[in-house]
Amino acid sequence: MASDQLCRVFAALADPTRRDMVARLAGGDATVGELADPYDVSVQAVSKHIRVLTDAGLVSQSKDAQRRPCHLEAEVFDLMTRWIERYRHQAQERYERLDAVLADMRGDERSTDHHLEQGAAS
Amino acid sequence: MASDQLCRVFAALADPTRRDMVARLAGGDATVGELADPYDVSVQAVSKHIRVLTDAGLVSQSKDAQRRPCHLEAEVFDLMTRWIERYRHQAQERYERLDAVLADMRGDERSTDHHLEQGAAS
DNA sequence: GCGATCTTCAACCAAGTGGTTGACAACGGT
DNA sequence: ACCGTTGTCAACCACTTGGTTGAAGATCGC
Repeated sequence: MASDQLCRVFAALADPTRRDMVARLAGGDATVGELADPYDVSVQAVSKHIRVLTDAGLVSQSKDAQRRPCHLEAEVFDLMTRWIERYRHQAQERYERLDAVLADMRGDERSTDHHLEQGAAS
Repeated sequence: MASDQLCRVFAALADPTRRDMVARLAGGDATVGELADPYDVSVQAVSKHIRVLTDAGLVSQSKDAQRRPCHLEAEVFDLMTRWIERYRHQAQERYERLDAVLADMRGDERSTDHHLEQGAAS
């Protein structure tokens, strides 16, 4: 399963500096030094952040002399979006079902013919 | 900005146990004990996980005697999705623009009339 | 070749995290 | 009124993490 990658991706994006770097890379590739510039931390710290992002599959690096241009890998976003949407929809459907039941109860008040029983956890 | 909440949400979902609990809650509310059941960790550990999820705004708890039924709060998902989609689209547009430029270069090879310059980071 | 530039590796540190156990608070059932 | 159930609080522990500094790799310009 890709659970491991989901862990790394979510963990990577849990840090505001790394989210900021992703935002920046969405606008175009950038070298480590360029990425480090706006923050008042050491270049080494930024290098470590990039490592985390690449391990998560969010960023790839190429070679240009001494530079290591960083490149945003957009596919991984889909992995997250898919995970999120799955459970968002599931929860949403549950509400709609509940709404239907409530509407049923309102409109069908004097009939005791309740046809329920589908939600439930395991 | 809601950056702080984004941190908490991403951090919360970086843990596989917590993601699993969210998945479970998407199928319906559950008490702390019910949530703890499938895992071989202490109830206290699960209680702490739920705390993290509620702090992130992903889960809310109500009162039913001694029980504390947990309820998934789906709105927060939108916060994440919005963040993700923003940069995914931005990156995607950049590629399309690049493709256009490449196509232009291929089709319009001998013309030196390059109309570029728009990307750039801030 | 040599120094300058860009980046990573290594060791370290303070703070945070996921787990444990033990105590305790709150509530229902009998 | 008491006991069992349910959940949280508190203190602790091993491990991870984001940061530091210092040294070492690569690679270009001269």
